[in-house]
Amino acid sequence: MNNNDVALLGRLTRKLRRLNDLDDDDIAAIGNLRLQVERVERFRELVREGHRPDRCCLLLSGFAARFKVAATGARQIVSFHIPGDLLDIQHLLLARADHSIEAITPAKVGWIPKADLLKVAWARPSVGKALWRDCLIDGSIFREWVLNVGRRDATSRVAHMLCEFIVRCEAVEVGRREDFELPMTQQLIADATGLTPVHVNRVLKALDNRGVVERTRNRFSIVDWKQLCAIADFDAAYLHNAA
Amino acid sequence: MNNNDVALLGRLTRKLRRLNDLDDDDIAAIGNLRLQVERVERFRELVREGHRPDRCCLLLSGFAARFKVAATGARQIVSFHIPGDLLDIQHLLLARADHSIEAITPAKVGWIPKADLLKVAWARPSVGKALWRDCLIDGSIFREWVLNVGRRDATSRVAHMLCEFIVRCEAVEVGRREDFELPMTQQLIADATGLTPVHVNRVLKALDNRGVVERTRNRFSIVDWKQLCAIADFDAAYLHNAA
DNA sequence: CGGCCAGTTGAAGCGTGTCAACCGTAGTGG
DNA sequence: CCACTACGGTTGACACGCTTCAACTGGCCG
Repeated sequence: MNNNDVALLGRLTRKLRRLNDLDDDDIAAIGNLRLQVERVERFRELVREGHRPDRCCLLLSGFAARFKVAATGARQIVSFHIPGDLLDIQHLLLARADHSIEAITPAKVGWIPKADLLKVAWARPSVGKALWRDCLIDGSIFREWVLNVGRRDATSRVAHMLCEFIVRCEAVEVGRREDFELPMTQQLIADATGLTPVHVNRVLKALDNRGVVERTRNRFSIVDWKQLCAIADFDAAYLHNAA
Repeated sequence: MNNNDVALLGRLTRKLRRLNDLDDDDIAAIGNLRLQVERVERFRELVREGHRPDRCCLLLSGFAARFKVAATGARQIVSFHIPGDLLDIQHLLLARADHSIEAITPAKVGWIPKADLLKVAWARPSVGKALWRDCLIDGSIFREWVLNVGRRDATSRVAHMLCEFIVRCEAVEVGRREDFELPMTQQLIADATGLTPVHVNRVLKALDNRGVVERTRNRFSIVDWKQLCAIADFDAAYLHNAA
């Protein structure tokens, strides 16, 4: 381990400390994890459905999405990921990947051997708890997404996705709601909300016209956060203070 | 603990053994859990969103559903549960319930103090792994549901829900696909698939007419399992051999 | 300059929702 | 034992939100 690794693992440490109290030994154990850093271009597949990963992917910078594909070829994004996220903790205990993950922007990732992470999880219960808790919050977010695509109309769906994404980004200090750089295309928003890109476009335009958001080239800002939350039916409780 | 408790905890033991190898001490630790048995009528709420449960609910017989409610009042079921399921393991590490759970049939449940279960999880790593793994499979099922309600048409959605439910029931020997007693109404199927009861009715009728399923009063049988799976785009891999 | 990608817009179609009525069965009480 | 009720299921007519298809724009990059 060198000093550079420590800096890189800092993102992970900060995330886990938000999930559970950690003492110095816990933090040291995380700092001792081996990390193989890699820069990847946009749309690089990080995990492929059906494969059996033997390492976990820590997202150091950039954004990623997990998705599944229906028999018709339609794609459904089931979650977006932001810097500091461990993209596939589930593979610590599940052999086969049940979905794929790809970078949606150029990104820097760190690969951690699965066995190392498992060892730390059981040797340092506080770290284990933090990791387990992370999985549970993941689950809570999926439940909210089932509700989102199952029962909300297009406008609420898109608004909800934006609220969640921005709140989580602010928690790790990647962007601010008043002046945001949305890392995803309308196509990706469509994949996440179960809509078509055409309709996402119309929804965004309507939110813009209503003065809720403002879009200029490359920038995206929430003009009226309260109203966006109301439209979205967004209540951050399901994030369990992880954000 | 009396012999009766051992018999009741047998369902839990069998489930956890499917999730991870357990030795005799692990099984004894599970057998020593205190269990407060309760019979509940249909539609009894077992967990309420916003509450902070201090015990976990083991479903001994009957069926249950987890759900969330949108601001419009629309309800979305996010999972069904069958005998042997621990309904709210997530509350081991998340204080606040982010969704509600209710019995959808008369049921027998066993309440286990949260602290006891947590203690066993850390004292007996194999048990802890089994519980953690259970949470991860839960998550995998949610992901599949996001895809289901997000990207499949009404017929596939309903068919998929049926496939999953029946496969899981068969794994715990509750019913067989050739002659099944569906424990849920069309209203509940609608709540789970993001459809209206009226449309669920039309879909089921169409599946019946096509000779894929057969419905008589109280009974429900899959006539052509292969075709149902094809219509459903169902591949059990996401259940990770838990079923 | 040319090509590509993301975004934008309009017109038409369709899958599912909505509304409303009706049926059959089981349960309840007189 | 029958009237009454409640509930789950069934059906038809119509409405509408979103999809589909297709064309076009603007910016970026080779």
